[in-house]
Amino acid sequence: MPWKGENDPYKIWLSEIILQQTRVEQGWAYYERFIRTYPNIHLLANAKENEVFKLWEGLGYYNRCRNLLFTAKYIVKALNGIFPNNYEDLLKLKGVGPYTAAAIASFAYNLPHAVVDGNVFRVFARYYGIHLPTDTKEGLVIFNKIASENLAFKKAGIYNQALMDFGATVCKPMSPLCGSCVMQNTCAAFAQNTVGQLPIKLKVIQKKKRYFDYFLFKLNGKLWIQKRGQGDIWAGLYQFYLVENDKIVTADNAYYQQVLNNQLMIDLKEVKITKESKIYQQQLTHQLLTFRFFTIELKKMPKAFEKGAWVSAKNLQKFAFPKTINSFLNELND
DNA sequence: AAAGCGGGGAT
DNA sequence: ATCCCAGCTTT
Repeated sequence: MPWKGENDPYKIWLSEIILQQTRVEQGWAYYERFIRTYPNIHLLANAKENEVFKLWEGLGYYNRCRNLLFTAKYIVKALNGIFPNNYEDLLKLKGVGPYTAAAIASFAYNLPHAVVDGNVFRVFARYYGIHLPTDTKEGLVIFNKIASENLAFKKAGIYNQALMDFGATVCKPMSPLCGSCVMQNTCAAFAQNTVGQLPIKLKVIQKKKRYFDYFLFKLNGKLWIQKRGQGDIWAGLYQFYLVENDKIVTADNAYYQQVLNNQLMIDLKEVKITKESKIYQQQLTHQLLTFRFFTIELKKMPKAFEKGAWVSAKNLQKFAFPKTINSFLNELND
């Protein structure tokens, strides 16, 4: 892996935050851009939030980005720029949980803390034939215990990395390479032919369907955008005026009347509705989103748009948007 | 303890 | 389609 031998806690922290629930192949280019843009924690701490989000754009789980910036500021201001150097203090950082604290502690300081991530659950579940679910408290306690017992105390950093490498390249979720695995002789799951069933997860996520109609309000060549708040998907990203419905609504005059006139006090005679886009869909882990985009050309400033910002088409690219909004914008420009 | 949070790649 | 990814925070 590219970061082997790295012991700068800032770089390790940054890479671990980026790689939470994210494949190395997907996250690595982001890591390199972050390091190039913010080579040290002071530069990151002093960065503008919108710039950091723009750099994170497309990577998902945007609260990681928010916490990243918060923690950088915290370390610079409250800790004089000195990175915490032990597990307990690392764990106190926003966005740093048990896995990331163990990773930083062992990679940067070679402290004896075992990482427990998706790879580790899988390797140990199979090797020891553990059928306890990994996503229950009981299972978590057992897997943490096993991980600690197996840890090479004096070589924690390299051991942790080797274990995860093994999980990522040999003991893979699908089509593991049991045939060439050096652990085959002593692997419980291999002996019992249960490799394909392990590890066991209980949670079944059911997808919620949501319908987003975005209205692009245009005035004097500028578009109205708004920052999404906390408590929903895409917190901290920008969007256009959003109307969410629980089903597809026919885009007729009555709908425009309701949205533009009833909600926003805009006279329908004062606007030109130029486009209703095709339907876009986006699959999240827990939601299925359906989008439509409408472009509304205004003649005067509606009162409802005092909050938010009017930006030129050119300046749109300075703001971070959800993937589908960017897809729509890119197709507009084609 | 359970739910919520993105986007991409492999199967 | 389904699974899962070098998980964490909030409720």
